[in-house]
Amino acid sequence: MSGPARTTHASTRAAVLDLIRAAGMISRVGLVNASGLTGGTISTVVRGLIDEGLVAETGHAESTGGKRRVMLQLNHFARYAVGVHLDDARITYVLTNLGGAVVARISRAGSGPDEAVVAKMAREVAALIDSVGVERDRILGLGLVAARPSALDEFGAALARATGLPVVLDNDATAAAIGEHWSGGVGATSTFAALHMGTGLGAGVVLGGTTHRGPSGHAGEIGHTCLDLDGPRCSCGARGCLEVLAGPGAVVAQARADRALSRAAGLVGGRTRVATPVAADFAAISRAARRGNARALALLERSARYLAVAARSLANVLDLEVLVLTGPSFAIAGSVYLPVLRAELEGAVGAHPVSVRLSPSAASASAIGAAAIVLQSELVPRQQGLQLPDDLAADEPPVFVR
Amino acid sequence: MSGPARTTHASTRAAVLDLIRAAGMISRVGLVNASGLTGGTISTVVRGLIDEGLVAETGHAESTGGKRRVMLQLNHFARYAVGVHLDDARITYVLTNLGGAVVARISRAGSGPDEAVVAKMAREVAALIDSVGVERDRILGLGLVAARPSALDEFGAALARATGLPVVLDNDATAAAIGEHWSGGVGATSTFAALHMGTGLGAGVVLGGTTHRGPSGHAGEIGHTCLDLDGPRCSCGARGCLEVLAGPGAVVAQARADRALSRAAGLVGGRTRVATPVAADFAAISRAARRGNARALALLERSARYLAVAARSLANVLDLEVLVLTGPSFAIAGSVYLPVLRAELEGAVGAHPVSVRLSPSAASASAIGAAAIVLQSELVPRQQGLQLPDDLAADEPPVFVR
DNA sequence: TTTCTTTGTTTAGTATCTGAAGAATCCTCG
DNA sequence: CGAGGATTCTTCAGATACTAAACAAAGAAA
Repeated sequence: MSGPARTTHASTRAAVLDLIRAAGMISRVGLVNASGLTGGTISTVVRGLIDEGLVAETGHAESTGGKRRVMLQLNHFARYAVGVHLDDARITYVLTNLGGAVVARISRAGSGPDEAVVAKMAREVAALIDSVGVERDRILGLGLVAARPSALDEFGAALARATGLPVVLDNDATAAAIGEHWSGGVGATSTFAALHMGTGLGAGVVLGGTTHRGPSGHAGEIGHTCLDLDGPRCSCGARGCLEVLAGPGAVVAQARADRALSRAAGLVGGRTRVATPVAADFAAISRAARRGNARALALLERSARYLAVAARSLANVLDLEVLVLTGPSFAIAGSVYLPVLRAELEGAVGAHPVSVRLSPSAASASAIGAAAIVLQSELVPRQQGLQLPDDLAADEPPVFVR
Repeated sequence: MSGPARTTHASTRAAVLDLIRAAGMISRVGLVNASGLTGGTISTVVRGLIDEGLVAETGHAESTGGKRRVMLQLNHFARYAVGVHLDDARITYVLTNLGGAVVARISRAGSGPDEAVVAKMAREVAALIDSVGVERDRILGLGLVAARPSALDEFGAALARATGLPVVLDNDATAAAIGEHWSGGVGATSTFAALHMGTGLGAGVVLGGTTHRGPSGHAGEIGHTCLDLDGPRCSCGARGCLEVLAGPGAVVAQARADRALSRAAGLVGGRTRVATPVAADFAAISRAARRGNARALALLERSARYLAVAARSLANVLDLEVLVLTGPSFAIAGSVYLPVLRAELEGAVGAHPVSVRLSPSAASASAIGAAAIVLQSELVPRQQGLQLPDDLAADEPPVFVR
């Protein structure tokens, strides 16, 4: 008597592949234990993955008394993905391999979505790919992320036509979280958030290994967490939002208001407020703080304290295990923020300590994450089982008779 | 050529059953559309469910030009579940049917988990079941919920022995959320939170139809959301936590400090602070507010405003669609809290308005939810696909050779 | 060498899905 | 009213992807 089948072919393959990715290196026996499948199934599935070139055998483990285990690893250079991050005034392109490692990178000043920009971006992508000489059919797709991906629908379609690559869109903070999840050696069922600070503030949320985007795709909007009922008014209409108190925009505004600091840090915002990007001035403030400017440091530490409190509330509500700091602003000022957040979160947070880390690739985390989304969607399509749409009765005749 | 198998028998059965539950009433064709399965599969699965007595055919829909669809519904009285809520000084027992509707209810004053209590509780459960004359083999199990379920492990095991029913444990706020999800006609993939206020404050979180408990089971701890960096110190060590500012304990403490209000509301806490349960005094304050006592009303409204702000932050971060207010405290004071929360959340929260509702069965929501957890775990076992443990390498030989 | 342990593969069997054909039911229109 | 069409539901053969268990291979122990 055989038991019931557990899953479909596609999702079994995906699950095994994801186990290999998450483990980094694992044997067939390890896969049997981790997956609950039998040796026979693992044998067949792994052979398929090896035939496709996605997985390779790489040496042996030490014997435990019998035959040595053959270790398996992702074949990192079997497939590639392109990640593109549209920031306020900058476009970052990365080409990553299966492991999420960057093999090529371009960063250009550039404006937002625009018809003329599509052709230029397609050329940049082509240049990116040509620079390392990867064949086109090894590239799984292109991930395009921004703070507001909802406005990018037709732009993404145009880019897909221009590049000939399948395009997936997403939020930049969510992308950063998926990037950490994919390449950061995070376990398959981990629960964590990626705090992303660029020009704005956002969080990508991964719960039990599954990305939570929310029904309208706005999950992770940590910027409007309220920290002071009587605080300054925010653009959202409320008061005391994290963004107004501690976001990069707020830090820069506070610095610009401080004549001495503006001069010391070399801010230009005092004069041409609109033209100067927030990112540039935030970087200048961070450099000043690192040079020992006390007022710059105080400003950043104040921001860090607010952020730490909001992060603690978030960690409490979601029961997070890990918090990762990513994005260009943390890439620059992480050394100031990290200890403050650690003190708040790794300390006495009741029963569940949260480990706080700075992303090793914070500066281009979103672009890397964009590529990781492609890898995930192509290689580990979420086994959604059955679709359970909300509008069940939509195709039902409306009238009930007896 | 047939496509790949999609799921296992068990999970297909569960998914179909859950679709029928969520839809309330649906035809086989409706199930085909909603599930993505073929007509043949649905036919077989549904026949099995009917044979088990779980589902019944109930009349026909109007014709759309051909044969009329036979409508299917859960057979609500095919199975039952017991739900038990251990509160501070009160134990609530409910017996619900498959639809989550209460068919019997008992509430007793009673202390916490204790050896002697087990026998008494088993008798109460037996009385509950006997009062409606349900056969034992139709009862799927017993859900036992409390604010701190982690301390209930052996107690639950003892109760399982004493009652002969399988026992599942959970958090009371999570239970309340699942109860709303099960019986509240909420869609299968809904994203919402149940704010639960009893003696303490908690939230049950359901994201995309899946309950989020968190890796350590502490998800939903909204009580330590920080709303004021310089606020009063909380037992958790931080300052300005929601619980200290607006929890029922805080409201009661503030009322007890107000001599005039204490007298008007009939609080006894002023004298015997420890012996008087918070719940009783909170109820007294609510009654006073309803009678028109301005100071009581002001106290509750202050609490509501804090809670509303914390709820808005939560809704923002999780992208909630619905917020349900449950628990005994909301059952009493919901009329004060609901409009305040509505104003904060249904108003201008950017792009995603959150609908705020008061649970129709707020007073015993946790007990009902406890029963719903049994229904869910027995009838819709979460198709977890493959187990993906975090400690993959644990059983791997530690040394890598070549 | 022989024997044991552990790892990985092959094979036969089976559960569960799909596709397609067929049966049943109801409406419409001459 | 009865034929034809539309829709719903069932049946059944076939395909797939799993399990169990026997088998083969590789190394350790003795």
